[in-house]
Amino acid sequence: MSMDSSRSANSTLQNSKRSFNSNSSSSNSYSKKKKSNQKTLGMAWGANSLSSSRSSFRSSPFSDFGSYMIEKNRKLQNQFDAEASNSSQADSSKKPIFHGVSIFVDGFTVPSSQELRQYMLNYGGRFENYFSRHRVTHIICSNLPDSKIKNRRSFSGGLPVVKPTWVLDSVAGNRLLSLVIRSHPELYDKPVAVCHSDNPKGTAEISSANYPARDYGIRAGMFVRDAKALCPQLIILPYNFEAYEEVADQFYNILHKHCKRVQAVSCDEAFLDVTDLEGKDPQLLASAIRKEICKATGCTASAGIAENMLMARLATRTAKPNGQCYIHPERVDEYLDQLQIKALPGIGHVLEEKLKNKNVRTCGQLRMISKDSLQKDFGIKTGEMLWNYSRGVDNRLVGMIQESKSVGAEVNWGVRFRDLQDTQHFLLDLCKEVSLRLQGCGVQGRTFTLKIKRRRKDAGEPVKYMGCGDCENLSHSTTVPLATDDVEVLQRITKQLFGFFHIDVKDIRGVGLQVSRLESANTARQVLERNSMKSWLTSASASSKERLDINSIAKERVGKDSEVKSMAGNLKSFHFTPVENSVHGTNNTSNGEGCSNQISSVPLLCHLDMGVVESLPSELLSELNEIYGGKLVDLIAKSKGQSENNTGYLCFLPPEPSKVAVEQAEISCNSNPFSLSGTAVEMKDKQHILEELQTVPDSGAESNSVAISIPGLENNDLMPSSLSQVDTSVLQQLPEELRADLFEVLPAHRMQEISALGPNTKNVHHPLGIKTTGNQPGSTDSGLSNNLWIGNPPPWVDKFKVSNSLTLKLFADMYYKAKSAESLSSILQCTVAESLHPLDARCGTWNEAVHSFSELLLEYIKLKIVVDIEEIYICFRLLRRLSNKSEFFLEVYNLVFPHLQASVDEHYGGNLHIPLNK
DNA sequence: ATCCTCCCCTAC
DNA sequence: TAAGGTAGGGGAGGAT
Repeated sequence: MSMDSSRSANSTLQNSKRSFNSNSSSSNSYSKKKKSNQKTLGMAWGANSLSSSRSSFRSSPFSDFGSYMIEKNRKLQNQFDAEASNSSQADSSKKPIFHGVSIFVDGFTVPSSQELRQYMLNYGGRFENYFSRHRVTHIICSNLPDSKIKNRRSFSGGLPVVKPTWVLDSVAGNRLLSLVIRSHPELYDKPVAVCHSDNPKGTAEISSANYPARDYGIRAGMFVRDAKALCPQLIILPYNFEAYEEVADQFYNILHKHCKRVQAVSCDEAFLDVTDLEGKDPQLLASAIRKEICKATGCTASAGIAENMLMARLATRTAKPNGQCYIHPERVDEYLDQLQIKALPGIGHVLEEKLKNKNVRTCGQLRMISKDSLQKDFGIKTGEMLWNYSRGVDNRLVGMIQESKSVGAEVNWGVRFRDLQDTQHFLLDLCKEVSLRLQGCGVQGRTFTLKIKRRRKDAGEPVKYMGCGDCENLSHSTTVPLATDDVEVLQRITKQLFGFFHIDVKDIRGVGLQVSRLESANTARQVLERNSMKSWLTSASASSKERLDINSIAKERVGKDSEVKSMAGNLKSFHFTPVENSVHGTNNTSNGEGCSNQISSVPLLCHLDMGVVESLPSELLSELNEIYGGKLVDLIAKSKGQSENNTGYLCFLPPEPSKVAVEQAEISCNSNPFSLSGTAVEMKDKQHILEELQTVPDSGAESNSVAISIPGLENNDLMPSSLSQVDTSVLQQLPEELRADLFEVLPAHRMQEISALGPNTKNVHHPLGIKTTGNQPGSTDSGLSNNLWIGNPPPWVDKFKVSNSLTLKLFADMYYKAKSAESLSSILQCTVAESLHPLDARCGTWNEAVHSFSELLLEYIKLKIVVDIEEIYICFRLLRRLSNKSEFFLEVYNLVFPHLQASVDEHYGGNLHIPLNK
């Protein structure tokens, strides 16, 4: 909707509860926390219920967080017990009314958690510093909307969630005053402050003060004692959270009654687009609304009216308290001319400072700078914003409710780690928390960002106790192909991300984990359900004597006698893979793509028929494994009782915690790309080769380059692939309607690719004529393509021996020389040691030889890509080194490398970085 | 050129 | 006792 009408008007309404709130940037923690909650409240009343349920988690505290300091907790408990016994001895008049009660205080409450703790101390209850389902009997929450309390309940396993007044009521009975200011009209013009305690000691902190009180210099965060020194007649009122919620509710009800386009800013602040309300004078409307708010809630409200959101908001500044202000379009310049730039939304202290350095303090001065200049100094968007705002131009529209783009949690206070284990424990808990928030918001994410605050080199202990002090902010992120909210996946990712910091854990002062590129978990589940994953898995398990015939599944699904094996290998494309939307850089969540790592949406592990599972093609198996959070391979290993035969799948296992420590130490001194990839299997040969690769003089360049890129390999324990990597040749074989369905969700660049395919160009991906099949070692139905590597010697050796190419001959010889003829890397390793014949230059058989060798490589890639990506990696490092010495290998390398990347991308959703060998 | 990652700035 | 956390958005610069 256009905002260009001259008659258009927006009004910003604010009720008088604002007047209880400090606008100062006080450091009072409660005040700040309260604002945060208010935002939650405000959002919660928005039109979009999804949005509200999400936002209710924004200030979700760490329910089970902090358990990383068990020792500290124990200490605190002991301290509490000691104090409690002293307290009861000192004052026998206090009855143990809280006997058997153990409270956990949810975040920053009022009364403060310490006050509540004191009540527990005095009246026979217990106080838990950290949430525990076993110990906690009551959760205390302050100032929460219903939605959040509901969520809290769902987190708490049914524990009662009560408000702090429950404690106060219990203690003080009806001695506790239940009044708020709105029910006391006589107090309107008196200085009033809200505070949980009017204790004569006056050590309680003021939460907020009304305007008359502020006139005395009273601010949020002040001690009551100091406030009373400024204003002896100050009236202290207790909180009444129910009333606040009620007011906010009424406030929004009234706004919605008068206007359809309401954009909530906070619980007491909103924008209204009244453009369409023709015939109504915005000023009269604002006046009517304010009156109605006052009548319904007893609170005053302020309104700013102007032709756009920027000016309406600025007008509200003038209107407060309890007034309204209309800025006529013709008076905008006048209004802005002397306005301090800091008053503009979007200008914080940094921008203010930068502009001050240019001698710009007012909007009038800002207007003197050209748009070009501003954009040059502050960037395109920010520059334009400054240019527009200084002129009162604002093109934003009212009522755009955005979906959450990220969910996360961070802790920047009280973070001190003794050792790596301590840190890992913390990260684990952080993942739990973030996972809960994701699930609570009904979303799953693909991009994970780990933020760490590191103490600056020469920074000592911060002035503030346990604060973060002077820190530098570091962050690493990774994007995985599959959106997830699974705690175990989060933990693996976080562990890997943490490894990239190479940080002394003692320097860590803050940690945060943020998840973005969100997709709706519901959508993901629906896709999974729709694809009958659940039904066919459970039905398979129901008849355990029947082995699931993957062919029949494929046939049933495809309904055509296409190459079944190939189909099975690509079955995931229909079951699990999300659409890759990064092509357009957008995150469309509404087109039904996505998949789920949610164990809840598939049969329980114990319901799976292991016989069936084991018979699945490797690719399908690895996907299933990921759906079950990596537990499937464990189960298979157990069922087989011989885990060493499953090295390929064991690569999907997370490293053991103790191993991580060692491995992280490793990665900090070399670039072993697999030290964090979750390999739990000893592979001495490869290790040996890798070590050689990293120590030989001619690869010195590697020492300071991390050899492998995320997200491909590091996340090889994540479910790979996406629709963007669908084998288009397979798509061509699908029935028309199924293909049409898939086309709808296929990224554009793949669409073009497919449409470019003729009906007879099945193998366009493999110009060397090798088909994509789901290979598995020991697979009984090894096609022709596998023959090159089967036998002793395998066929390729004899083929190369009789070749005209000296290089191929040499390579065939190396087969016998190699330590392990089974592995290509071993053979390549031997080849590296040989002096290659420079005369093996281009001759008649050159192309044929290159082709033969490339074919061998491609075959090997297919053979190993799923089960032994390390081997592939080593081979290509060796190849790359060979390519420095030999034109032949250079050509082979260049020819095969794109196929390697395509294959890695298909299976792991990323790229393999082969370091340059000098 | 465009995307991605890391980082900073801002609001509440 | 002390103690900020959550999220959106933009910009720089490297990667592709």
